[in-house]
Amino acid sequence: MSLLKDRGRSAVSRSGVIYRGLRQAISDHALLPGDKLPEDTIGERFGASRTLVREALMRLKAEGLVDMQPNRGAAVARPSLDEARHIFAARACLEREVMATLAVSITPRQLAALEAQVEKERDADGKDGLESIRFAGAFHVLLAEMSGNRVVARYVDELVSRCALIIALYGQPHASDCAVSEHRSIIEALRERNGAQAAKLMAHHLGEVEGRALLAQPSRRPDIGDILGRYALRRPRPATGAKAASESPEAGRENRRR
Amino acid sequence: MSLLKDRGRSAVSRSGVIYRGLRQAISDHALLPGDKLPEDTIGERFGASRTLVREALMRLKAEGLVDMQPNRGAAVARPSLDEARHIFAARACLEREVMATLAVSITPRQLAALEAQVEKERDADGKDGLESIRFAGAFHVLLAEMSGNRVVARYVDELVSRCALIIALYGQPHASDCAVSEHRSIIEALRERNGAQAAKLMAHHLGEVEGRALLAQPSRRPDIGDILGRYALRRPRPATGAKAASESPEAGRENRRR
DNA sequence: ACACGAGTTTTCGTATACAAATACGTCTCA
DNA sequence: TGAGACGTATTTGTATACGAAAACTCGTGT
Repeated sequence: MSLLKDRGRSAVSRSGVIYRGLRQAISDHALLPGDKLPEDTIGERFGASRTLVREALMRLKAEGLVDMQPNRGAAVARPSLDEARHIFAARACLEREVMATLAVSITPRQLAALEAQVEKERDADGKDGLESIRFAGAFHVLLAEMSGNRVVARYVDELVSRCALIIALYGQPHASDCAVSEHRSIIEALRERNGAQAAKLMAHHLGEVEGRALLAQPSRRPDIGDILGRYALRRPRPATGAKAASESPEAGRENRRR
Repeated sequence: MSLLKDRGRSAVSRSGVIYRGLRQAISDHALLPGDKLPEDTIGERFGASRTLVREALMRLKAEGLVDMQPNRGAAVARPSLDEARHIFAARACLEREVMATLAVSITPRQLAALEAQVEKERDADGKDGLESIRFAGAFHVLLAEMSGNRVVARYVDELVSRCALIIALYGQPHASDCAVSEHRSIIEALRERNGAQAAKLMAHHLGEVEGRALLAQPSRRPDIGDILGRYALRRPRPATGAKAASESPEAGRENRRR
């Protein structure tokens, strides 16, 4: 109990580190929907007590990234198909607003930043799936932040993260969820200050993303094995390897909240 | 009604009780923006330990209803004017979406429920200021829930609560924030399944609310004293001897923050 | 073989303990 | 009188303790 673990007293709250770590892991599909998140394990991994882990988990729960059930702990959320549609609808609604605002207020500097972002997307496209996913959302979050409306930006950020869950659950293995070309044309519309066009393009773009994420999916059952494989690889939890058979039925019923 | 609030466990999670209690107090303007929320005091009052109080506070923080600063605890949030505008913009955006959805999907039963709600508003109007405020937001939350989009409903609920803060901070003492007649015409537009009209009415309605809450306000700076007066009245803090002089320095500090 | 139970282990819910940070009040010294 | 120094009381941050609810284990009876 005399262990002095604290080095520099960083301004960043310790639970914030855990929060960001988990959030990133979820966004990166390193943690997959349904993955259990035991407080002890996480605390161990991050060198913190359950108190802080709980803080982080509750924050993630508030954002809809994890589910917590009374006495059985936290798990990465598994949004139902309905929920997924609701999320896309909300995104469309908010991002339309962002377009309308930005078409009026956007500056050359911001346009340049957007282009730089798309450039990063292009570089990662097809090469690094992980980076690709990461950048995909970043473009939308960047747009929302540029709109200057913090409230909207927070919601967009939240929804974009949740889309990562949806894609992990229902999307093709390597579906790039955002097309670079679509992002480019959105930037063009903004440059011309054509808000209506930008809004239309964004709506179309999100429709495409939703289509790739949801419509393509119902047929894809076999993938579950793949998913569990990756899961087992990532989590050095030895014994449960053979459970794929018992897991698949419930995975098929994506509406089931386990 | 239970659609949103279900975060609190059916087994009445104890922190949920605290959460709802505080939330209600804030919505009712029983707690005013800037009011300090010490963990011990709250825990005592609710018969729970700080652990649970913290849970509740963090939830409220996630919703933007309280601010927490590193080592100096929680306080009811004081949204800036900019933030207030952002909140109204987000509301307008989301509630427009709600109108569009509802114009298509609304049922006679739902229309009846809305009318019942407005009836309650009318009864309370002018009579009981507290109930009036409470019902004002409820109408909007009810609409959002009826839209079936849980995600949007959660956001609207959050934003409506935050509007209570804004009205407390910037609004006239007894400004009824929602006009019953405006709610009525919205219902009519929905009954006729005229989505465009409903959206337009809602936008106008929110514009009115925002106007009453904000535009009326910029000139009204001296009001801060008024606000603090109400604050002092409401909090039976005996020790300070109700010294106006002793309150004013802290008033200056609070004021600075915005 | 299978279903079922008792005991054990894990994980959660909540209170409490204690250190660090802050706020408060007092005393001293110009 | 006023400004700082210093000690004390409050309040927060985090870990830990402990009972209780699940999950798991394994042995038993049919």
